Amino acid sequence: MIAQIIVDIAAKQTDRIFEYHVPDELDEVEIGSRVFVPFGSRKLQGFVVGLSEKSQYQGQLKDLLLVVDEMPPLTNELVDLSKALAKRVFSYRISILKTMLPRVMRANYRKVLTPVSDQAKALPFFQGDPIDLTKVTDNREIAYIRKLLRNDEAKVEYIVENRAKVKTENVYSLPLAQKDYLAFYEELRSNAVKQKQLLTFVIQHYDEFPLKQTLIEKQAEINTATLTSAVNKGWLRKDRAEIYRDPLAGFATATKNHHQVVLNDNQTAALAQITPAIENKKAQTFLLEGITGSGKTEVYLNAISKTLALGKNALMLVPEISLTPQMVEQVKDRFGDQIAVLHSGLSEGELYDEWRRIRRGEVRVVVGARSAVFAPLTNIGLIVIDEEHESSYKQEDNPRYHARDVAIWRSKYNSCPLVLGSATPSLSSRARAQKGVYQLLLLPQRANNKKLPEVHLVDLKQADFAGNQLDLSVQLVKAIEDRLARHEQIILMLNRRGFANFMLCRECGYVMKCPNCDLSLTMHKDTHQMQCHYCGYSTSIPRECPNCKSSRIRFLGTGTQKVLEELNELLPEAKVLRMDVDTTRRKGAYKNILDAFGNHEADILLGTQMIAKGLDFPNVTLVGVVNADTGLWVPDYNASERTFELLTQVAGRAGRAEKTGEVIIQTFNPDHYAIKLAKKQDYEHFYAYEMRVRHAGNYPPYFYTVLISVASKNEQNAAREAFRIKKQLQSHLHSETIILGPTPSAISRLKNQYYYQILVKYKKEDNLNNLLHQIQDSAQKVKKYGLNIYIDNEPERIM
DNA sequence: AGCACGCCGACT
DNA sequence: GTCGGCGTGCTC
Repeated sequence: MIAQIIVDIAAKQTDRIFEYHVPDELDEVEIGSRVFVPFGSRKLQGFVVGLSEKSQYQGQLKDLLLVVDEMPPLTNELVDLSKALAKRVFSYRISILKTMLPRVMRANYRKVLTPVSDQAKALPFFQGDPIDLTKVTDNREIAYIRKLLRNDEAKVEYIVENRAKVKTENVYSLPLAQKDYLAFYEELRSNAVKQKQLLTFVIQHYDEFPLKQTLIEKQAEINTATLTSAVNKGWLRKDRAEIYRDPLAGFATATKNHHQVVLNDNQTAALAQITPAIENKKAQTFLLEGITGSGKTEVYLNAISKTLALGKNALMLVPEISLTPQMVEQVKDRFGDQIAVLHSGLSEGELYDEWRRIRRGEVRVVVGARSAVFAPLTNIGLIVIDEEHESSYKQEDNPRYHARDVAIWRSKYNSCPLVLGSATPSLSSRARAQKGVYQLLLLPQRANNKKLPEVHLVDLKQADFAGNQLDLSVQLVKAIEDRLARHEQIILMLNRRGFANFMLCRECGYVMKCPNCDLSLTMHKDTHQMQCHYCGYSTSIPRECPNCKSSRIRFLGTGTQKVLEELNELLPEAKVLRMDVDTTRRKGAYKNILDAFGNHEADILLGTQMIAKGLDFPNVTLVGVVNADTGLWVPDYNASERTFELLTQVAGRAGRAEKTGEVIIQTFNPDHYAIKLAKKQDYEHFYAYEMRVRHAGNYPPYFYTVLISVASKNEQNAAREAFRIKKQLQSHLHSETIILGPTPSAISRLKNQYYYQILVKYKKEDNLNNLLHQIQDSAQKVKKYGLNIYIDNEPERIM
């Protein structure tokens, strides 16, 4: 048998199938298997994408070395998907295959020196650990190794390592009959307390064995020593058993009597449209447009229940940011052990175990963030994407896939419906619904019939401020005081972390910038550092201007740390929790903060946009946006869409239960349409208006877009290559196609690389895919001159 | 990607 | 002779 293999080298020349002979002892190999193969003089990991009886290859085929996993990690569906997706996102197939699997399944490669002759084996040089050739730097050592190699006394060995490890635990079983243990008990000395406890436990729980060590120790109140001596006496037999690392261990499991939510008319109507598609296995896409608090989640959960009842499985994607403990708990409460959760908060081991439970068919519902769209779930009957407008569904680095596109592909493959849900759908999805490509389902009312919160704008150009700083208006602070007095809670959003955005010298105008990036450094008061939020560079906070030594330096641009300080000054009695990337970096920190806020251990939750989405705290009656303008004037065609969406989402956090909510938005641009319509929370009017703006500017969804970026340490080289690419494009594309640029990116330098970019906007270009693949091929050639070329199909950001 | 192989100039 | 640097072409 012949296996078709994609090898683990992401390069143009190896982005194709290599064939290998399957030796008889490896006949368990299947499509989707992970294997080790010889490749040139090396050993590599690879994936089987096909099996055949014959090969057209002229040369001598090599043998597969090993089939790594008992069960092939990739399903046939995923193997097919990798092929389709590689074409679409201009990425190598191996890169796609690797992103489909947990990190631990990526191979480690090592090169070690091993002795050949007995004489060499005896050398002191070979007595320690094996010699890792990638770590040898000493020149004398290199010369010595060369000599050994030349004289055939040593050879280079290539090693592939599989990092994926299964966790095991001790398990004890009973080799003897129950009456034997009774006899042992009788014979024991009266003061052998621990042994008596063990035997009592064994006799009582005889039928439940084999049992795990931790369980026996806990329930019989004994320790490992007692167990070990019992094994030595032949009472117990010890084995290792595989166990899963359970990320949901801390969560309540399915409560059978979870409160049965009664759907309102709108929810029922939406579900009535989705259900037939599930039953009839129709690959149809629905856009569920429901205002915040309209109960979209209940519709999803009901649809999933229907899917499970039909014997099918379900996949649900949620943004990383809203994969909150609250949300996980809600789903776990409903579906119990049948669910698996995949997200970045899991350790590598936990992720691997959750993934394996899915692959083995032990779960029926998968909930996860972007990469969960590649979950090896089979028999899929429904796919849900919550908050489908979220830009985090697009991966920003290679492979630049959009989870929504992948979900559409899988929906077709599995002949099952896809439900996209949002209060503020992406313009492109909403436009497709308009055209009838997707079916639009509306939830125009909040589930509990509460009105949407009232939204007030505060014009920062003419506001009165509380305290000495120009950050918190009197109106906002009054409203906060009012809620504090009523023991209600407040969410405050400021989309900027750190203390101050930049340092400015009043004397010479100097702004402190990152030495590697074209970005100002942010002042972090808690760590006493100036930090670059892009590359992580940090340095101490200056006391004087580094340029002119003046002491008249100011830290401007308010961040969450500074507002926290101001709140503590203005409202010393209020307890404030700060939530941003800096306070949630530790594992579990996210859950801890939200739990504390949920238990009313704090009055105010202050955070960046991570608090805008999905949170549901019934006692929150006021939402304040400290500065609505941070994202409004970025040079991106979808800046308005993002601002509208963010404000609408955060406004939706207020007044979700009985109490009425209020929202106060502070802005310098109270007349901007995105902000005015966010005040009214009027998505449909925003959609109509923004579509006209896009039409006038020839932007998506009226045009398709591709962004080509050229990066280099040398600015001229980047520019020159970008102009060359533009010429190449111009000569092959239609005249109606718009080619913008090359222009330096908005942040022209990042991590010491200068970026130039070209934006192609087109309606129909049969030639483009081909052309872009050519550009991708040429990218490999110019790489050695320090030029990097990136192609982003349908970019979310074009800065 | 990373390795072998071949060519070339330089050095004890 | 031997070593290191670099360009080229190949890997089932």
